[in-house]
Amino acid sequence: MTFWLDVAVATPVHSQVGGLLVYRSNEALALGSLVRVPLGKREVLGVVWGVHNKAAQGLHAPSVREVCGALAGIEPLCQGWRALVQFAAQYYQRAIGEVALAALPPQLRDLNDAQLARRLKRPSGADAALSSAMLAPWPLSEQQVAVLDNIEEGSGPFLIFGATGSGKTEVYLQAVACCLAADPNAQALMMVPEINLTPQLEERVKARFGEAGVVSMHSGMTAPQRLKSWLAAHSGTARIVLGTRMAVFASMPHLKWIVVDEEHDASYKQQEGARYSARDLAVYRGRLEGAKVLLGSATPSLESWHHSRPAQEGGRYQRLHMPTRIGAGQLPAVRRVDMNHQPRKTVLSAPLMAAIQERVARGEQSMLLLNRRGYAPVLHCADCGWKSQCAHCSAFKVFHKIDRSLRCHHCGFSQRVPRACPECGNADIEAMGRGTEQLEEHLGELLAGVCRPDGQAVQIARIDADSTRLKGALAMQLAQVHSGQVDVLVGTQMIAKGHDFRRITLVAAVNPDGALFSSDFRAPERLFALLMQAGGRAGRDAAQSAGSEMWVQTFHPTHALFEALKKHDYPSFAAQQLTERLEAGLPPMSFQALLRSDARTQEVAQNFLNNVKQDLHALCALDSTDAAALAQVSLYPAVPMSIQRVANVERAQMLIESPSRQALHRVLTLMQALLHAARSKPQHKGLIRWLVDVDPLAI
DNA sequence: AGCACGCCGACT
DNA sequence: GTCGGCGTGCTC
Repeated sequence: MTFWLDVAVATPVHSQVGGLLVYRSNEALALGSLVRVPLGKREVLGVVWGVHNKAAQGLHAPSVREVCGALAGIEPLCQGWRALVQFAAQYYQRAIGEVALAALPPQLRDLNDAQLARRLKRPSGADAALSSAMLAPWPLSEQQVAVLDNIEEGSGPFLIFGATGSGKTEVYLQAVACCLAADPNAQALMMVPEINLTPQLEERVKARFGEAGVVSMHSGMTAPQRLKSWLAAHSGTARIVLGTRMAVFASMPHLKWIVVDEEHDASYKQQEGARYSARDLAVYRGRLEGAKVLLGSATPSLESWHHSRPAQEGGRYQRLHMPTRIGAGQLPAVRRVDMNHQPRKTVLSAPLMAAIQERVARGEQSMLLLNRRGYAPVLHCADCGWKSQCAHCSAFKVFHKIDRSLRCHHCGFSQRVPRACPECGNADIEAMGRGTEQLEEHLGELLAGVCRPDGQAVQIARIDADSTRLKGALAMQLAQVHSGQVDVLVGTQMIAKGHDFRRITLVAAVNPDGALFSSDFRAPERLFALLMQAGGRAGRDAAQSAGSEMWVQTFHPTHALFEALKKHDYPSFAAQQLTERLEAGLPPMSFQALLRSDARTQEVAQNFLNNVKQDLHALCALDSTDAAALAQVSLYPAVPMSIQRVANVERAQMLIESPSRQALHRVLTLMQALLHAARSKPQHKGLIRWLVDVDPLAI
């Protein structure tokens, strides 16, 4: 008996064999089976996706080859997982095989039968007692009990809108514990934006549920670790999977609970390959598999906030409010420094410096945020006007004083700082603007002579992508902050995320104004979240929270964003932003996709997009349903990307927008075939690649 | 994406 | 005379 199977393999969208491939098999293979199949001269991993319909698709018999064999000892992937992958592929406009294979641990591809058998034989040591986890280590607050009651009774998805320190994590753990206790097979998935930044959660979960039943999934793990975790989740021995966005694709046959912590965080959106949002897929997966979904944040994304409006207004999520911080800890007082009243070119205002000095003298810590790394964002010659433009990108090379280098943050090109202006020879080239390196230096000068209570000189540290380049450097630097060696911490937004610094009583945004009038409509939302999150770092110890402060240096102190921040009033900020979005027809009231193309020249890149747009109009004219969909979709002209050239590649983009998700997706799907066809046309010679970003985070 | 084949420059 | 550069083409 011969079976004809559709198999998903990792063929990229651009290739001619983009879809499922047909193979023969002598034995019946269940859907979801992992198989090895021949592809060209190599043998690749595939997933049996369906029974091939010969009648419908016509048979090109000579080219059909035989399945090499199924991977022994691994259960087929369940229907729920396949449905999730299929949905993600369709939604984010990628091939099924690409999404499916990217969601499996890479070692599954590489190991041969014998190696795999050895890995499967290893005891996974599960079945730890999870019962004790039911007991909270301390009494729950009234607020927590109320929220848990709501979660117990409702079906979700839930959005916990809870202040930092309100005990959201304990609610997650309790909800998961109840679910696991009620069903001895049940599995739970907990996602965090960046596992490296939240070792606390991993520790806390393991302390609570035991090491054995908890596995992690994130890109920092080694290949063998990833395989081990995947097998434990797939076989059901792991009861809790803790991970970053990739974990949303974990194979979990008994999935009953999904938690997405810090759901507003941009890290949930994958930025290469299939550009999925793990948060959105989590909600979809929950509905698909009948698992409850819990999103949590102190500053929810406007999308989730909008979805959790009252049901009578069309909300689909249940919003649960946790306004009170546990242990009577207060949110920090917000201080705005009007930079219009400071001397020109002031970097750190006198009142802020005074407040920092006070903190140092009291033995408390301060944290300064500046969203720009390096010493100065550009080097400049006052004589001839030369600037440190990157030769390969439409961006400036950033001056890093620490190793006297000029580095392009886009293509990675690095060189020694020239002694004199390369254009005119003027020896006096100056740094314009400032980054974290310079801030650290400047702060050192301003605080020279200031002492801590123990009489020692003040200690300043900087944490950013440069200082943490080496493996383990971040953990080491964080440990120094925790141990109290550091008095003033300078850094980019990476220090605002998730770290629980108990002794920090002052947080300052040095120059946040850029986001107020940015061309990126999400910039204010991100700034508000960043400042709230950073503010939440201050005064997590109830004893110190009374005096803790969040400082903002701004030229626009009466801006609505800062007014809302001062009151820690996310709802009014969100309401104001949503009104603006509604008026401008922006998400979440409309849906967007970005069509991008890269080419040798900007002209080729733009022409490609514009020609496909023309093809689309021609195609839609042939069918009334397509025409109706297209009528609801705006396709803007192709424009250069904000950073037009990176590493000598010209980049263009086209924004596609619609008030109707269905219409947008119909158009995107039609476009897919046109893109493939246009790629090989001679007038598009020089095109390097194209890609579609559905629900882009930045335009 | 891999992995081939295929056609032109500096080396044992 | 070969080794090796990466340009184009194919994979059920």
